[in-house]
Amino acid sequence: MSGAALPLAICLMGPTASGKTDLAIQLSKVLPVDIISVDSALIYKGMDIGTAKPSAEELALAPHRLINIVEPSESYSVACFYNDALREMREITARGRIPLLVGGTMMYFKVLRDGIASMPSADPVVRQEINALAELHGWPHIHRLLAEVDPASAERIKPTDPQRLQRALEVYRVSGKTLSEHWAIQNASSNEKEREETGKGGKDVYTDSGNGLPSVPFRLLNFAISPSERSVLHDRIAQRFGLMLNQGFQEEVEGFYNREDIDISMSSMRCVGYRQMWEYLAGSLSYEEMREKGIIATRQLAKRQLTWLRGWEDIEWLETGKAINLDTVLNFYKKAASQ
RNA sequence: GCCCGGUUAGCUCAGUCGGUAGAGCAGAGGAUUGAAAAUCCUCGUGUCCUUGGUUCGAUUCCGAGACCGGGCA
Repeated sequence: MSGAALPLAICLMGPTASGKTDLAIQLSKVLPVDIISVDSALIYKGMDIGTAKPSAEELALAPHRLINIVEPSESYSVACFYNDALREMREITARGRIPLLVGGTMMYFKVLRDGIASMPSADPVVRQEINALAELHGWPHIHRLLAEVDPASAERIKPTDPQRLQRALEVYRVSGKTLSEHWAIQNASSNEKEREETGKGGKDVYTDSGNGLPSVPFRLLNFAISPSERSVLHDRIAQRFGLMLNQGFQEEVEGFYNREDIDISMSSMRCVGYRQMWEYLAGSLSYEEMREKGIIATRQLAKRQLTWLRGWEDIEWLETGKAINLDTVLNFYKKAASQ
């Protein structure tokens, strides 16, 4: 095991409205940490109120990296995040400080932990072709097409899951290799890497050269924060959504609604809250319906985040709002650092 | 006060030609490899308002009452 040689990084995960930012800022006062946001919504410029982005004052106190890095009209991906996050983590440790990864996008945390296969990135033209086919013959037909070239993936992906069907067929059409094959290459090479790494590998395995990206070269200390009572989280969510509305969330979305380069099909506008506000602006929801559906969508998001967290290995749970959280994290960090 | 309609799952409602009932939403659990705040899968026993009657059997039919709408006074 070469684990002890790896630098430490702290991961602070949790569902939306669980108090991650507050705790991160407290931590920044007692540990030499630099914060990296792990959040697929905070990346967007101008999406501030509806994403509960840390305020200007909070950011002045504790700068967050990887927020406001793309326009809502642009696309981003988990692979982009891997590269961005690894770059920032290295930069932080090079300066003798500790990366503190804070956020609720669990798939982003997952690729840091597990790495990701090397695959072609999204191809708008191919996606459009597949969409057209699906519109004509239905998604079950796409599922059949996939089954012909990649039976293993077709087995795994439901005929009712448009997004994954589209991606699986896209990967094959763009690269000529199936999703399953890409995964197999990743698995084969990750075994080699573990052996190489104990020595001093020549080239940088963290730059994708076709074999996939391995786990990030850090020891990740995992913390999850959440109220233990679901109803408490639900209350916090409802309260915070109301606050967003009072803070001018509608005006924020109106700005995007009126922009020529942004539409409702984009990932940014499919974010919780933004989608419902957009529908209200378009006249398909009443104000009250928008409010209710926005809160419901947020609750459902929190539930999915908790599903990830429940199965997470080596995780230390913290209770939202408890004063001891700071000490818990501190103690775990000190113990890990001394090993 | 009278007339009409309603009262069924947390909510909105369907239904049972009399054999104790089911959708949508909500909620819960799960999955998750370049859109992931996305996308998808699974899960439905509830005094069928109360009470009398008819009936082998009533949530269902009949009577009375309660409550909620609307109309007439």
